[in-house]
Amino acid sequence: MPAHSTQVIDLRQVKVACRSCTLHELCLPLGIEGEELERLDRIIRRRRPLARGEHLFRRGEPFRALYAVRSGAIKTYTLDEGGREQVTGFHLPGELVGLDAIGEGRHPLAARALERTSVCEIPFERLEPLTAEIPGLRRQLLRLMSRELVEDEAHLALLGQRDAEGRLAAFLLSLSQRYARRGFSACEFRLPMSRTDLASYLGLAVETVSRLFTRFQGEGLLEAERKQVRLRDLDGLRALAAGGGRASCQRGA
Amino acid sequence: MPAHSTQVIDLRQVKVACRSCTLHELCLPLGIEGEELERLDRIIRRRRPLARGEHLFRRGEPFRALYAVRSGAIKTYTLDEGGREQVTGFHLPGELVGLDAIGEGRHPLAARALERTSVCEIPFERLEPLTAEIPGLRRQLLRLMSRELVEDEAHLALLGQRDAEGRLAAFLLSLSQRYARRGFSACEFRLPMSRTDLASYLGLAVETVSRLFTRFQGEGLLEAERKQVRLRDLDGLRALAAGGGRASCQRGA
DNA sequence: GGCCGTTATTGACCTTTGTCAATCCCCGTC
DNA sequence: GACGGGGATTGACAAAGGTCAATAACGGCC
Repeated sequence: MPAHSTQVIDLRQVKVACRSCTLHELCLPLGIEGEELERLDRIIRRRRPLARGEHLFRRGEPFRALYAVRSGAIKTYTLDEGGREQVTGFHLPGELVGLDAIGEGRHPLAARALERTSVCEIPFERLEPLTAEIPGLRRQLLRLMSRELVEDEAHLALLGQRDAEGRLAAFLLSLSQRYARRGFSACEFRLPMSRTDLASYLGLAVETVSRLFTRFQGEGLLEAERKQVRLRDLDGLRALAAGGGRASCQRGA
Repeated sequence: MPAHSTQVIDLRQVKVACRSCTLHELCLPLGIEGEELERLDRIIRRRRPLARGEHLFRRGEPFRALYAVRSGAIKTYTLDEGGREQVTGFHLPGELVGLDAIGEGRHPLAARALERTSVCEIPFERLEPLTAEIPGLRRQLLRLMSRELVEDEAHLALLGQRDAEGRLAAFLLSLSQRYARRGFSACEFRLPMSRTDLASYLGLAVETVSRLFTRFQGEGLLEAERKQVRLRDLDGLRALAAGGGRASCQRGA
């Protein structure tokens, strides 16, 4: 630990326990308390915050721990042979990162901070046995993994059948909900990711995303000033997110 | 073969235990044995096979059990307000279906059989407590969920950055691998899904998929006779799956 | 507080892929 | 063995959105 001030910050963070964490209700310790919470707390490490752009882990690295985002935001992405980047997810405070590495013991994706971000590190080797003894913890871990599956499925549906408008609208609405759950405004927030990352996530070209923001603004759906966004017409956005899209109506076998 | 022989098969299936199941190595009981395997076996029910097109569960239904595919194939899909269907996954023998319902206690997707399909039903209420006592089972359940996350991520990358050619090529290759793992030929197999389902899964129009098959055949990459497929040039397909696509090379923050 | 590289926006153009429509061909059924 | 219907294929056309290119606006950073 270098300088002075970082040390102070670190000490503070070390003291913060799940018990007093405002993300309690979103995160792993949901539904457990007392002595059990204490045991979980004991294995969790608070790390030095990540700077913007810093990697939490890279693709292929051995899996050691899960990470819970405390503040800031993380993106996960793959990098194929050609160096093309595909963003697969954004992780906000209270969300877990790294669950997809349990299966093979390696991280199939890289994760890096979109802005200054602090995370709790939960060594899996110590968490796993704990789940045997704490039913609430076990269930919560399964629940969180399952929810991530649901999120990925929603993302798939978005890429599979929405047109560009619908994708951006659906994304903004879901982000709005996620912020609202955390007690922030549902209508006004700051996008933590670049247009490039957003475009990759939505399966579009950067230029298309940019044009869409301009168009939405012109139609009075929102106001966007760089990364700061204010949603003005939620119903209008919902209409775009739901209707419009392409794809067929047939029902298969 | 109707009447007689199917009945014989059914009776056989009822008797089949995890112990003697050829999918042992892919499925839930991997890595557990003896008395523990017995306990798992006791809670698993073998159901009457599903007919082609029959639902295993529908969207929104309460979550009761996980299902392991024994033979046949299952597709999972959402149906949005407009009745548009988005296929999110195909499940082959040895794979689990329903993991995404653990989180909210309801199935976020519908699941239906693509062909005559038999499944093992694993009531979650009985499975969950068992994971407390059987570490191998607990780990395997986490591993399978994690692997499904990885699959979804691969699917996302496919929809996000491949062009139509690349999507179909990547899909065929991954299907080939999945069959190979099950001991079937990696080069010749029967697609269990309709072109419509495949198109939906790949985020393309049916016509595009159809044209791609024709084109691939013309280029000597494969031979396709309706649902029967023979891959003729794996490297050629790999080249298409890897290269070509669209999307940028930029690296975000 | 000015400079520079990065990120976002805008415009012009063109390719890929979706849409519509017609036909074909399995496959199961009667 | 003929019939019917859904799935698959093919063609013509249109349009959404990608690509290329130029410019503008930030946001760090000395």
